[in-house]
Amino acid sequence: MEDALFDLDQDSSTDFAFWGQMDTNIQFQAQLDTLLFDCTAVTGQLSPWSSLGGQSIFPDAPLTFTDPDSQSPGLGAGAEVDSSSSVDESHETMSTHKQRRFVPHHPYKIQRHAANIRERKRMLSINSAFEELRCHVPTFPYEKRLSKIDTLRLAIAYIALLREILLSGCDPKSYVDECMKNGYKNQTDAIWNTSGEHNKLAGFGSSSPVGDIDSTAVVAGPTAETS
DNA sequence: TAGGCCATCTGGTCCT
DNA sequence: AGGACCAGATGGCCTA
Repeated sequence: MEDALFDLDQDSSTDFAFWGQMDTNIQFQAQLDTLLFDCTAVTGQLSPWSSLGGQSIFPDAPLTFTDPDSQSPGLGAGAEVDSSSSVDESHETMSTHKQRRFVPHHPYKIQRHAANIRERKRMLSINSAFEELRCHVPTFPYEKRLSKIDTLRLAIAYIALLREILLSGCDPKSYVDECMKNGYKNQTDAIWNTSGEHNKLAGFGSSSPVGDIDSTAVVAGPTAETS
């Protein structure tokens, strides 16, 4: 499934300047997705990572297994019990700082650990979807990576804009030019700026943002605030 | 240093 | 019963 999502990414043949610069994490995530899938295929494995034969595919990430009963007190306060339950987390994120450990011995912990893996996998697929959405949402090249919330808001605003352009029946470029002259105000009261200060530059304030729909440009770094 | 963002864990609920 | 989904809690990283 994730593979399908990534395939779609490659299909995006838009002229906009989207957040196309998939950071290096994307490749990593793709790898991780694959890994998680592989792990799922290994039925009966309590720990998917164990199928790696204890060898981390990430050389810099030490794979540590610890007896749950002998956790060091400093480990993952938040996840209490399960600082033990997680697989070597350097597999999951770039955060090398998080060192959680895995070795579920009790049936409950085994189940819990399996659920954790499923949850992680689910979140990965959600993140993949967010990544794909980022690629379809126009931003300025200099804009930093959109956060999840900004991605959603911008998508909402962008869809609203496209819808209005369609309904107007006008040429997109003229429509946007008109908007720029008279000020853009869509029906949904979407506000075109992101939460970040840097994004205030974005939007209809600059030269011909959406106007370049057919050429190159970037639309904005919007935020659809419906409040 | 505070705040934003994010990943992960966890327990509860709903669904198949 | 097991899995999916969800929201709260927690802690790390990054930036202003």
